[in-house]
Amino acid sequence: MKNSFTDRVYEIVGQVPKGKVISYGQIGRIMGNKAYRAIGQALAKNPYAPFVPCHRVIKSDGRLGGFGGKNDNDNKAKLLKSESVAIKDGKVGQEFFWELIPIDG
DNA sequence: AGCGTGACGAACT
DNA sequence: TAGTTCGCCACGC
Repeated sequence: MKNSFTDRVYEIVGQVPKGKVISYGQIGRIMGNKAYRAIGQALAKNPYAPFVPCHRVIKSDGRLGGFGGKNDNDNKAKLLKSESVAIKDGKVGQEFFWELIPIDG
């Protein structure tokens, strides 16, 4: 626990319910800033890999992003499907996007 | 302390 | 509509 910006990201992502996804923009919005890039950085480092379902974090376009799009393996995409997240044309429907994160605790 | 990078986003052409 | 460019913030060197 460092209470840093990155940790906040892990906190938020960890709050994402199963079967739903969230975009970097959403997270940034929740934190009150637009550090979309920093969020990606935080997850990229992701020291809490198993504690942070990074696969639930996708781009605003609805696409997975670089954590699965770069890899030929669509395991990540299938993983999302396994969580009831239907991916159409390689993109997640806006309906699966999480609304907001009540980090209130 | 400064420069460059990156799992992004929005705007422009 | 599709492709490209700039801007954004935090982290690493």
